[in-house]
Amino acid sequence: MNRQDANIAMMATEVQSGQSFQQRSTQQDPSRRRFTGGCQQCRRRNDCLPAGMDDAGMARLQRTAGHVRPLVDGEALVHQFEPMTSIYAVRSGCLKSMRRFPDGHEQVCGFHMPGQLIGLDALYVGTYQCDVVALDTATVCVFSPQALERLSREEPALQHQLLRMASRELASFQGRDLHRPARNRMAAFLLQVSEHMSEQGWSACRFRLVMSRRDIANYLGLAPETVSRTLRSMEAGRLIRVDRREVALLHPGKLEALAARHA
Amino acid sequence: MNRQDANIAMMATEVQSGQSFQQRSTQQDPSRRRFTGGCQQCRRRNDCLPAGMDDAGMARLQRTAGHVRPLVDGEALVHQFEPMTSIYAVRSGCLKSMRRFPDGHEQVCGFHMPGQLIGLDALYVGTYQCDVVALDTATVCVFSPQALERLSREEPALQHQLLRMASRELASFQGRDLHRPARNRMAAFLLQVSEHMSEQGWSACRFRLVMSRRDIANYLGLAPETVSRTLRSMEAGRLIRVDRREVALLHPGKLEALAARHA
DNA sequence: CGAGATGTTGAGACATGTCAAAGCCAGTGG
DNA sequence: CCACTGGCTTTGACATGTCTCAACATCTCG
Repeated sequence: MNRQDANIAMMATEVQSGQSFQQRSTQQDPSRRRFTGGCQQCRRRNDCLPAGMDDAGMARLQRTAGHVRPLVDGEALVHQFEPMTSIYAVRSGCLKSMRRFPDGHEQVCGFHMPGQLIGLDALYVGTYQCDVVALDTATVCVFSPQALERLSREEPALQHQLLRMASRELASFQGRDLHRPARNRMAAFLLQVSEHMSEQGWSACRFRLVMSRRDIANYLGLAPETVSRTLRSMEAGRLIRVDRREVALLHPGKLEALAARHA
Repeated sequence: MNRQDANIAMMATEVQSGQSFQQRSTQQDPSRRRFTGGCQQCRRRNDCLPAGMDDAGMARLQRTAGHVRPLVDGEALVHQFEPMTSIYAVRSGCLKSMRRFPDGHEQVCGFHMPGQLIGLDALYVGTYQCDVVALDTATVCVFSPQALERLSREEPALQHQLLRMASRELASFQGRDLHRPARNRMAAFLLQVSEHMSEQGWSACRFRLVMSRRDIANYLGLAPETVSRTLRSMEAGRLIRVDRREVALLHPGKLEALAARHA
């Protein structure tokens, strides 16, 4: 359902901008173009970089620093260890970031939903810390970190918002409680997704997971089999309904209790 | 050893500032005073807020935004849920931050060493997300977030450094690999502490843990007993030597292999 | 010296990981 | 249109790392 919506929204963007498909799939030469709708047309403008800025400021933000890049399912946005050149804001779709370790093991460190920044973690070291790949068709806004810093000297709202967004991400990392049983982590995860869905104006109780069980498991520090079993057990307990990747939260209250409580 | 050093340093600060002990223990009326040594005398000036600023800028940072607050062992710096009024930089000593959950359970989310900021995570929501408590005698520099933002509009270096420090913290959160066996987490933790020690000019291979086993366990998502056993087992394997809270890393290389590798 | 916190050690229980097999769906090519 | 392939998901049986509980040791501080 949501997937379809996303596709439709995507197509609309395509048409508006006259962006051709083959151009979109050009991996190493990201299509450089101005904003199509602009921040003012973006659903997430109040939580993303332009938050708190007036129209002139927003226009300036777009003009000086930003353009849009579309991604197809599975396409990589940035690669771990490569020098950081851009900071991205998710505009539509969903991406995952993951670290590769020397022994080949991979760790999913996060899923990025519209209104979130990608690449803040790379600012300090100067190289990207994760691979970031699109989980479905997605669009991101591309910003030059230098231009952002320059602009935020003149636009206090932008400076403020940059820090706020970093802060939000920090807080969400902190909130992840280790040593909690699988059921609780799963509940917390579902609610997290649910929240993002409703923030985007979609149903908070019926949605489609864009990420595979394997990704979810890896993200939560569990085995895929455990995720599967946990979901089934929640379904048996009438907490949720699951069909493939479609999920319905039947009892959000109970889920929240699970997510908050520690046993 | 380190503990004693810290105490000595502390006493020196005391004398310099003429700060009395009873004033120090006044919890709700934090001692407000100017910097004693100033950023230029601070060991961490190159990794902390003043990084990249010239003398004039540093002086300005201190004058407009900062003063020092000493803490005794166990003293609380900030409380979860209370409105955010300040951002702190650790100058000496070590603090832990922890979240309390509705059911009474506590989660240690981090240890703060000199040169790190405290309170960035609170910027977004506006209330502190954690209790922060000193683990030994410590001093922190107190900054007003508004003053910081104002000043960083005129001092690009400060603006840059604020973001860099947030970025560093983000990256370190991301680096924490869930679902790794206890031995590996423990190795990673010891190396993390070791690194902080050497950054402060102390030995990277012999140090005293300021935090209790319980705190370590909680931080790593393990039971205290598991931490105890893991340390003993590492000692048996000639990787480290442990006596109470004194730790010696006998084979840092092998520890790093443990921390990096996934099995 | 005694009391309370902190750390250690052992035995048993349990949740989760591992391994293996089978089901299901989507895309491909005949 | 159908069989085939390959990835993802589910399910079961079993192994095991970690937790829990309880007892004891040790240190700290009054």
